Amino acid sequence: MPFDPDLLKKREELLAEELELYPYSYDRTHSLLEIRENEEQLMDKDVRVAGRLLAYRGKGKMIFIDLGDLDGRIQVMLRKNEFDEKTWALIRHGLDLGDWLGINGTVFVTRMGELSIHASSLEMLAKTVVRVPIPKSKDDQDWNKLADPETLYRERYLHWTTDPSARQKMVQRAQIISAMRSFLDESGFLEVTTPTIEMNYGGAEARPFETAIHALSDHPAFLRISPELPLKRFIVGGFPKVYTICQNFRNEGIDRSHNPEFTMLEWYEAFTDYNFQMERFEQLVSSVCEKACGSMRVVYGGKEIDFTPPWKRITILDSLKEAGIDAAAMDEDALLAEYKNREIEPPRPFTWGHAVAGLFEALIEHTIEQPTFVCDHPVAISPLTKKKRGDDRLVERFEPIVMGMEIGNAYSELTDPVEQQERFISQKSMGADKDGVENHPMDTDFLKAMGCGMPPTGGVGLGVDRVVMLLTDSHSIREVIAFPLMRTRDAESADEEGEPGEDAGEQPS
RNA sequence: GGGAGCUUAGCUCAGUCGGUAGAGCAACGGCCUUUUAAGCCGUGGGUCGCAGGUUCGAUCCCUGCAGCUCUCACCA
Repeated sequence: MPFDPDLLKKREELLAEELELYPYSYDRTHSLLEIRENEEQLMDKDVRVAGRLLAYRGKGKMIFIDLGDLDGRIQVMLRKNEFDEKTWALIRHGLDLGDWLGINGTVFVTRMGELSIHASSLEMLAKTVVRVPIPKSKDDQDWNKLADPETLYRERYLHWTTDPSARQKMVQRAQIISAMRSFLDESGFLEVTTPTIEMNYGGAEARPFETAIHALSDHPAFLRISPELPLKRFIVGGFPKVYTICQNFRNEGIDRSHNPEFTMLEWYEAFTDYNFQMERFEQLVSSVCEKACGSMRVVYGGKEIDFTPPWKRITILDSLKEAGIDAAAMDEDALLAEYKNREIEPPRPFTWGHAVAGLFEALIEHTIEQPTFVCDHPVAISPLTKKKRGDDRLVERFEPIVMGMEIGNAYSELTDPVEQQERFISQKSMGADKDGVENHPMDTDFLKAMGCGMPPTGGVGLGVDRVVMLLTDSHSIREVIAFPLMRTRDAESADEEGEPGEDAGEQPS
């Protein structure tokens, strides 16, 4: 049972006193921050506030408590001679850290100079029956603050309840997403919705989550790995500027920068290429940063990141050349030798393109800190992209990289339907990857759509969670995803599985 | 999936070179009408992650399992 026996008992006792512990509403006049921000106007005025009980300092016939809400915290003073016996008994014996309280009183400043509310009435808004581990805090210091990362991620409500900065991170995330929307809306984009459940998947190289549709005789279905193909159909259909913000689901590894479910912003803009979109991208991120953080420069892990445009641009081949590998002039055998010399596991399938991409990822990517557009990837790893003007082995593609982390991916989108078909076929002919998974199932309807005529288009994907990480100095994607995927706990799974004989007695007969 | 580490009261952590555990905060009782990590006096609370093994005896040693963290692999 998740409830604390002592608190359950206390709840029963208070209910027996005919106290309302879970009322329907509370008529609040100000948030706690509003009280603090309007101290002078509100001095000696009557206010009604609500908040969670964060501290209790009893001094006999006078008690000080601290109330906290989303972004504020304020002290409340309660005096015995100003309450009836029943309410004072509640105040003395019925309150626990974590309880939600409604306070009516006047604003004043104590002898110690603390802005406070002198309470004339107190109402319970929610009696807690779980021990909420509220830390003690003064200024920026905390004591006994909940620190176990597992609890913080699994029981996020406790994280938010006990740590204002964890709430702030969610607020910032919302501001960042809102700023992204505003930027695109103001640039004339149309926000559209694409399906999460698809009968066919595509638009990225990733393993999908498989499911089945009961209503269609358990026909196999997949969770979206990317909104790319539906968005391109919008372009074909005559919408020149569209975007979506959605969850993508990829059945891959889990680590500091990967959650199986993550938020992606993708936009497609007809009549533009990847050069145009590099500017759009740096404009979007820098303006979002300025809106959400107040500056285009932020500190991440003690280092400053400067998002001010223009960002550095570098091609994959140039970056390898700087590292002493002239990949443009090397064949597959020569590249394989580089892998062996450096004791790097070669990719499979091992083509010139895969080899070049692999060397870049192994040697260069993690060294890039300041915002950089890495451009012109090999054709082999980019089946939906137009070839680079002047070099048939490359495509017009860029990945913005910050602090070693890819925060996006963009193309001059391939628009020749026949070439698109050939790319799909050639990718299939390379066979399964080393996990035995065949990526990119053929989507003939998508080919037909492209066959109906797709104007030149620049397409961009942006990893929302990762941008939020960078802008909030978060070093795990779990810090910026409210409810990250967690493995089932042993005890929980045991409860569900149960021993067949054990709970037989509980079955109604 | 591989490797390393962690898991002791509601919270933060000690500790036992193997003899069934402690502190602070929180809780409970008492005193205190301008305190603020309030203070003072007193009380209760833990099958030391789970399951085995070694041992007269394990929370401490060994093995397995689970979760988490870091790291490598894979990927965005």
